Amino acid sequence: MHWLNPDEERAWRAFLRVMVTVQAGTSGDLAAVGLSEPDYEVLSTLSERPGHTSTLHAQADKMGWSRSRLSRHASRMEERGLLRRTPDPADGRGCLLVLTEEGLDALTTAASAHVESVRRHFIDRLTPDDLTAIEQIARRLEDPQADNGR
Amino acid sequence: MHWLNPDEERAWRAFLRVMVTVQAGTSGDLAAVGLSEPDYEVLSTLSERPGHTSTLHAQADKMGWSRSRLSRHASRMEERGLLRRTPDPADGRGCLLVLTEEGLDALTTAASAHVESVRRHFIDRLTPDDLTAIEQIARRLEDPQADNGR
DNA sequence: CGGGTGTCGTTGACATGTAAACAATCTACC
DNA sequence: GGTAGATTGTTTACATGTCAACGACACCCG
Repeated sequence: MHWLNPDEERAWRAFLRVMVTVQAGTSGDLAAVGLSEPDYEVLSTLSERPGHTSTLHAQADKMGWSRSRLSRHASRMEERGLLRRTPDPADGRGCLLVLTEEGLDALTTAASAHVESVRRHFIDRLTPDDLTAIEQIARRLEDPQADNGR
Repeated sequence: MHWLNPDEERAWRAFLRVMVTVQAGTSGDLAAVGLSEPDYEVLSTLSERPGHTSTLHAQADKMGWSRSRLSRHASRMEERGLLRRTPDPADGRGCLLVLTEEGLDALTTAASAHVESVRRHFIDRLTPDDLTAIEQIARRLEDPQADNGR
């Protein structure tokens, strides 16, 4: 068995802590404007669609969520008036998720607070070199080939 | 309002994706040996205590969990035989969490699989420079002072 | 056309987290 | 010593996610 050496151990632990810290920061700031991170994710990806509309299935796909999860979350957001369900004219099984006025307003408000939050907790604390390093690290960690040789 | 420029945007999105990807990788591998990440966290931090024992409150503190969460999780782990509750001789309100033989075995088995998993999903994909960069980035992101001047 | 097969969104059963309230107990201070 | 206030672990109520099963519909192919 090949354990982690001290450098590796520190880097791994640092990585774990950072995930928790940054997540807590941005999600706390979003909560202050009345949205959860999943809420924000739904609103912002939906707002990027033509007509602020998408099939539940397509939307779930784009966000990497299960249809089940999005269906439940959409119901909660519908109750809050952030979006609406409409029957899909192109597919009798499907439904369309449509952003409401209220949902768009909520997003607009939240967006600027969120960008500020991301700056405060993340961007502004890092140098341009750090940002470049993060992209490189991400490329390596996401490479689907990289875990072949074992 | 000061939006993110393209470099910043890419770095932020990369960071978000990486959190999901690595988390999914290691937690999937842990599941294959019958533990969740929270399970592993409890087992490993508890095993570091003298006598493999700690009060619920101290343990929760050390892990950054609420007592409520740990109480619930400990109950589930107790049902599975991974740990045991004992009245705390030093505090009539409290209880001690004690790792069982079975819990220690589970940890021992899981630990080597987990290290291998961390290597495969994280360490082995990165250069020593990347690891150093991660530590530096973590220091900056965790600095409690850094969000003062705004 | 007309079935077999697959996909869509929803739902039931459950797992796991949070926040707040609670009883039991400790602690500090007079 | 005795009491006011904290702290401990649990619990209740709820929020949110998973997985599997489901009915309704679409689609392909003979």
